[in-house]
Amino acid sequence: MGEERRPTLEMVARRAGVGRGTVSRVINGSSRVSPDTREAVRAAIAELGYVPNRAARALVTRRTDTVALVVSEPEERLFDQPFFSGIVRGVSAVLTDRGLQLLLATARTAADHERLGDYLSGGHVDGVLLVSLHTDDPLPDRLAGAGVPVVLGGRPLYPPRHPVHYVDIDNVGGAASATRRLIEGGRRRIATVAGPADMAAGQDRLRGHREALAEAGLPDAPELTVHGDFSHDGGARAMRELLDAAPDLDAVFAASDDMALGVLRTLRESGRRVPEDVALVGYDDTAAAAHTDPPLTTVHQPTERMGGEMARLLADTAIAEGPDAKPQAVVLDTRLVVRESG
Amino acid sequence: MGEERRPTLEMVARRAGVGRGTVSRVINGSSRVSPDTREAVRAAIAELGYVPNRAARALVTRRTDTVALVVSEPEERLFDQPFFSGIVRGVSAVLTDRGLQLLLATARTAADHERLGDYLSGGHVDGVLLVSLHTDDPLPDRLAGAGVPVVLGGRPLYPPRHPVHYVDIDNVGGAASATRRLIEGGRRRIATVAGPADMAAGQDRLRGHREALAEAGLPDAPELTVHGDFSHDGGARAMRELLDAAPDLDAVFAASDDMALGVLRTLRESGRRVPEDVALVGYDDTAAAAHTDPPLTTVHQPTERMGGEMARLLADTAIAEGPDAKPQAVVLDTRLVVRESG
DNA sequence: CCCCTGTATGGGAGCGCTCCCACGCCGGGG
DNA sequence: CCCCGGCGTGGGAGCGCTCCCATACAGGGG
Repeated sequence: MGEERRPTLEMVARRAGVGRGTVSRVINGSSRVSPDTREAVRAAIAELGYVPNRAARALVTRRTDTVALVVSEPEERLFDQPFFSGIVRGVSAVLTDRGLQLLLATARTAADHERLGDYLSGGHVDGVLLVSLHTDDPLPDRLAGAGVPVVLGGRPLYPPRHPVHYVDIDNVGGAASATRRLIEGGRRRIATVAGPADMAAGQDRLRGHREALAEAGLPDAPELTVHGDFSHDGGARAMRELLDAAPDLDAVFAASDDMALGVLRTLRESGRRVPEDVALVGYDDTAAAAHTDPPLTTVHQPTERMGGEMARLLADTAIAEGPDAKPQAVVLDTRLVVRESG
Repeated sequence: MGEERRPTLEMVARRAGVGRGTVSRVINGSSRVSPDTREAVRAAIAELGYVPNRAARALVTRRTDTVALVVSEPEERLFDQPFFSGIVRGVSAVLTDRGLQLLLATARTAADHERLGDYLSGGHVDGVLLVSLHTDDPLPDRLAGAGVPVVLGGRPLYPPRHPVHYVDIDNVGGAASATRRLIEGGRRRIATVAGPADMAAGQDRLRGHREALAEAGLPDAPELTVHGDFSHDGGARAMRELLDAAPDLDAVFAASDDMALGVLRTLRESGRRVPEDVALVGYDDTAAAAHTDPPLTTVHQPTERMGGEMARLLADTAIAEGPDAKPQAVVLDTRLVVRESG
């Protein structure tokens, strides 16, 4: 029942014996205020426990100081992965730093998606971070078209109608480094369990793999490439196909650690030793990778930095400079984590 | 630059040839409006692409329609776990349904924590969902003290000064079912790798384990209990201790799947077969559990439902009824997932 | 000694909405 | 036929803030 109201700027002003404008100036540090006045206002704020009302401020400034992180991938696929958690961590840190809030939005059904689009175009957020790994997501274009500042996590799969800022991880380079490692280990019949062809990450990792092969003058035999769905079981299945088509393979590059685990299982079931008979390199550097038997050599992705860069790009460029800012692409490097599997 | 302003309620009113009040009534469906008028207003809204301004509404209603999800655990520990992702999913779904927004807040440093407390007490959100697994977190009491509606995920470890709503998963029952399974399998020297003693989940799972033991008339030998930190390596370490102190044990209940993986590794290193020599049951039902060798018997937690219940409790009780609502506790059941390890 | 410039400050206007009071109109009962 | 009640509606007030114009005062130059 207390029903006591929070103190307002007006009350602070009266208490400090100044005008509202002055208090506002002190809070926003904008224009010059004499030291004495400033102190008096500060004291009044402290005594009253005053906290500015965001809604009131937003109403006049037309800025909400809120940024949405939209995960439009079926979350089942994304949330559990360190990929997502790293991004949240990085985003969160930078945003906090800038005094911005993080609104987390997920859309499962198409209706959700529709509503989310309306909402985000409605001016309720200052900008949107979009982690949308699939090609057919209409949200980026829709938001960009509505003039909402957007930064993508991961490169756009097709050239979008409205050019956008994005932050990506160098999947091509990362995959190349994985395959190169296999080549340097003396392997010659190197297979790959690639990711889904409709995801940029899947495409790029396959390309990196092929580049490394070409670099070494190794043929890119079609029977040595199978597509998986980034899952454990998908990896196991793909490996079985691979083994059927090319029983003499001596190495595998799996485009995700989850798939690598499936590969490992199938390999073991087939009686092959890792890395003696078949060397294996994964991708993602998940927690599990360090604990497999043998421990998995894999490619580490700077997910937290990715989140940080996304937030930075959004706040400092997309929002600050508006729709006329030149679209920027930030691409982050990976790091090969050498363990025992390959 | 376009700089075109979004349509306002006033513009809708003019276009529909009615007063602002009427438009507001149509939007909020509150009071009665004649069908004709309603249709006219709807049409005007559609034509203009009008979206209500949340800030303006919040200013007058003093509600923000925003709920914060606070993860005050070091995220390293929490984010990667399906536990967290399930909660987010459940929370998100219910909130969307209620027209509420999800503000995700994480606090790493003590300063963050302090600031977060100020922020959340400042009336910027209508309520707070708190997933804070540690005992020494001052946030719940602080917020409850400030009159902010709060729902905890996980039971409060100590009786809080301000009684709070919470949603918990039946850790005691879940652990008991795990240990009971071991007992029914004919095991008699059943060890446990317990969780941290300063977490409610850790305590409760240990208690459940002991209850099952007592139920079966089995002694609770001190050398059969070791505490781990919920991590893989922690589990491996704990298992080594256990093996030193009680080499004759014939079963292990690990209070988390991550720890169970470590246990599994140590067991294999010691030359013991699972489940022939030592049966093993884990807890959490992580993705990895299905793919270990042998596949891990474990306890599934309804994390998504937990998130949903938290959101529901917050929206329908804590916020709706205010601080005088009788504190409610919702406890959800677990499900034993029987695979091959025990 | 006055004017002009610049700095510090007060406070009106107004952001877009909801709340609520007041008003017009209708029909039924007296 | 008049009055009263109630429904449907219009619009003033005001939420708490920022913006900006106006004002006040202090100095320095003419």
